[in-house]
Amino acid sequence: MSEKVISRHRLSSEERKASIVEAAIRLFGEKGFRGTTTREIAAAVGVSEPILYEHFKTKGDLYAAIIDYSSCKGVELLAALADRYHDVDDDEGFFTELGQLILKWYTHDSSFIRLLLFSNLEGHELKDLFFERQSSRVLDIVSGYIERRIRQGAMRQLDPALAARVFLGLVSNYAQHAILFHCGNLTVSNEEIIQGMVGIFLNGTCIQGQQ
Amino acid sequence: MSEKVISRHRLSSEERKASIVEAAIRLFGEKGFRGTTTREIAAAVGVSEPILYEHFKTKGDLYAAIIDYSSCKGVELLAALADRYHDVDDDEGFFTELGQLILKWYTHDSSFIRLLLFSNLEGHELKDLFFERQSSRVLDIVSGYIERRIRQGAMRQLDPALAARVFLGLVSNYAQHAILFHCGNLTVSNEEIIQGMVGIFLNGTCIQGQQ
DNA sequence: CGTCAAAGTTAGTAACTGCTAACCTAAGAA
DNA sequence: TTCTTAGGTTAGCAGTTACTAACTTTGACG
Repeated sequence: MSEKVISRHRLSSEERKASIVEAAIRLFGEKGFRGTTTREIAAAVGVSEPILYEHFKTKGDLYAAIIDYSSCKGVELLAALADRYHDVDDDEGFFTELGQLILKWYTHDSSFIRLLLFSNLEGHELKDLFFERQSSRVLDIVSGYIERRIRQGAMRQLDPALAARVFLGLVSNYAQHAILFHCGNLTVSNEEIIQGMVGIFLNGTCIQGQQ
Repeated sequence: MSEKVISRHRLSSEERKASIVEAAIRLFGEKGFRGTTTREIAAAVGVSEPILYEHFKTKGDLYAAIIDYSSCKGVELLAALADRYHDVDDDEGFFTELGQLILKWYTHDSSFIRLLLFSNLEGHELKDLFFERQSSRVLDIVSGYIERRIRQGAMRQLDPALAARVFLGLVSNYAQHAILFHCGNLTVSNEEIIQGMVGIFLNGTCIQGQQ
């Protein structure tokens, strides 16, 4: 009814719930599910532990809620990108932007991606929820672009799904090591890396004419 | 001195130590460092907990010993492969065998690789030990092969380290999803996948002459 | 003002975890 | 047989963890 005037110390249920999820994403991403205690989460939020259990029945429920909450922002950005290139024949532009998009996602949502990796490793029951709901859509969009380019005769006759996986895997693997694990032993900028990967993906490594 | 005749229930120190390491690799790989208890390890070995502490001062020491123990078998196999192709000009053969080698490693040592991933995510202090001691050697060997092929004019003028990373990342990413995470939503055999990836890596996705 | 629902706290509990002190027992050497 | 050594066990401590019962405080509203 009336607009909610909330004091500095008492948040509404929804606001508190959001603040818990936010803190939990960061902590679970940093230290994993088992490595993060409910005490830590409560402390990070700035409340006492029982507050968590007012919003989430168990620690596992909070974990599940986070994966459920997973914003489709990334997929939407990708869909927009594919839309922009719907009738543009610029493969280098498309794949460069795609690579940059993925790197940006890894940089911006690194906590959440770490959390996803954790849930895969820890065999959490929700591990497929995200990958089968988001990842497959990403694959479909990129496959769709490649399929069109093959139909237009601009790309070789190859399995579009495989090609999409190749490019996505390429960038993801780099992002995983460089951004998530901080193992970037290459002293080159991200832009140059992307450019190099797009170049290899589009042109191949062999001199034209050979095999 | 005399040949060791060990009863069924009393193993020698070395044998016991090895059996502990073996069980720990599996358990740490399944549930991570924090997710595995010393009780579980002891139970898996079939002894009581204090036995673990007779061989390893702390749980962390056991973890470190495992990474230290990390057989260089994989790198040696790769070195042998590179040696075999030292004066053979068969890129398709080399990269196909390389890809198969990596897949085999992921299949055979999946517990250990999961453990490595865990130690990266959990930020274990030993996370770099392996990647900077083994992974860099792998990269060097593959880079070396590519560099030679560029010098011979068989491959484009590109950064050998980048190209090596591209191929290794490609196969690793696939192996990670298909073997470690069981997310193989492609209904194709490993051989066909490798063949496809090698094909794209070597030939590129674009029609020759374009761009 | 008084009321009442909801946001918040304190102070735990039962179970678990890394680790250890104290003890036991099999088997080769004397 | 007896001594000795090393592989092995039982029982439990001190600290942590997920979770909860019982209580207090805040603030919108009649």
